[in-house]
Amino acid sequence: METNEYREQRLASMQTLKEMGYEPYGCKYDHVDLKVARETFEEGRPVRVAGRLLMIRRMGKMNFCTMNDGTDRFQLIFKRDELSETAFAAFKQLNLGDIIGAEGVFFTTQKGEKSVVVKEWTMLAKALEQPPEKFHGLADQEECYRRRYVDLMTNDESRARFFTRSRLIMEIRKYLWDKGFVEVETPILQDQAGGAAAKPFFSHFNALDKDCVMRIAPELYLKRLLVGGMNKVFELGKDFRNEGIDRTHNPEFTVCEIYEAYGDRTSMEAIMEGLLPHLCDKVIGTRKVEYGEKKEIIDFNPPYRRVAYKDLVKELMGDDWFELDFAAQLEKAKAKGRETDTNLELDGITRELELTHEVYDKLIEKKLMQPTFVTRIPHEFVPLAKACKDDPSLVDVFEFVVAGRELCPGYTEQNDPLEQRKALENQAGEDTEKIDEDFISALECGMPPTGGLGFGVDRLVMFLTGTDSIRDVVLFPQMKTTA
RNA sequence: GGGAGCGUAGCUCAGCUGGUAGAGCAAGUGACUCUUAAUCACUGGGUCCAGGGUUCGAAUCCCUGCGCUCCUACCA
Repeated sequence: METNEYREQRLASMQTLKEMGYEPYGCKYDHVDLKVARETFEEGRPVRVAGRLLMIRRMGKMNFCTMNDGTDRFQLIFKRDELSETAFAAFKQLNLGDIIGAEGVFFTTQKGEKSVVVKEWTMLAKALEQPPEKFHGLADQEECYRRRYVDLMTNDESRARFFTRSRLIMEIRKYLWDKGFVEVETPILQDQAGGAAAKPFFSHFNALDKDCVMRIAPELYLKRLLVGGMNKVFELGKDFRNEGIDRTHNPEFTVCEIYEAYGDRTSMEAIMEGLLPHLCDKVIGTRKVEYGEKKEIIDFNPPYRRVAYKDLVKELMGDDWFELDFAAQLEKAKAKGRETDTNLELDGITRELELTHEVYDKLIEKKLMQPTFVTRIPHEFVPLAKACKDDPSLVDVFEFVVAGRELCPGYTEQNDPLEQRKALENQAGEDTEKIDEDFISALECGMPPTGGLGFGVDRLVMFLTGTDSIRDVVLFPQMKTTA
């Protein structure tokens, strides 16, 4: 057990409190939230509050405390005149971080601070650990992630961000329910990982003595539901991808996948154009959100720009880009790279398609600040998607780009079982056992033409709260174990 | 995966070209009945991330490991 002077002192003060009749760990305490207390403040009215002591300003016979209960901060006053002898003496045993309940009356100080003058108080929980510094709070990022409870109790912005996250998730559900979508749950433990290209986490099912994986996407199960006649469904839950951790990736992350039968890619565009303003209005309070270090304004007012992939390329590289021969394109790309001081990775690129995509990735997508649907994407980049009717070299999908990053793809889903099998076989290569035969079988029962969409909830929260790191919007991000 | 930076008191951080460790907050004692990052006086508090090396001497220089951050690459 870790021991230090603070712990020793607090254990001692706990003992003293016990002797004075103050049980250090109390019980249910009727009270009002400090936020409510502030809103309903009325001079002289009795009130009961409860929370953690953030600051104590001792002045002898009149003492001021700042209490925080997670909803607000509020000042308590402990005056000798107003308290019993025991209650006043016991007050001296309180430490920062202790949780108490206090009963008293509303009072405004000479400086105009709304306060509660305490008449009686009780211990609810003694803190044995010293809380972080009152002014800076807990600033060490690693400690904030590993000991989120300390971060939350001291950093108001952090706590507020997680309340915002929670409300965003509720409003996503509300919006979709209002549009007639039904929320469903599909298996997280699966025999094989499908619906995306990612390495899964492996587990073992003891009773059946078989290995299983944790899902990398719910897609293939949701489509089975469309076959079954659940026409408008969504699932909001976790995916698990056995890959690295960085500023935008946590191995377990929250996704929202949405499918609409008898729809297509454009139905999904309509959903994003409805959902994002809804979230802005209900939760954020503005449709113009600041993002990134440059505080660029992202305007979520619809409609959003729709532009074909090739048109975007032509905008930057010239109308004749697709008529040039490869050597000329290469020269032009290099020149553009120098011009914009961008490091293009051109080694090993031998085909026009690859070169164009490198240009798109490095020079175009990153510059798309405002919400944009990039449509009609080359088939090769999205091999499982359904082709455009008028051009089989393109697929009928969009990539929804915000602030230079892809927020989500949307699809006109492939419902031709023969084409789907061909594409899956192509992707699996020799590893044919990875094909989900039951899924193909479901498609063979007939799946209506469908629009589908899946977005990362964590990343959406990042965009809407102007947060740079996924770890700041996930309560308990994955961390390496310390020795 | 590659590169850079960081790790010092409970917390936030200083610590130069190597000479046995510093501040503020917090804590203890005392003063103070309108403070609000209260103020004032005194006092205590350290595995300088871990392990090795160089040196008479290492928080400081070198190597290895661990963790975090940033950049970059990969990955939807």
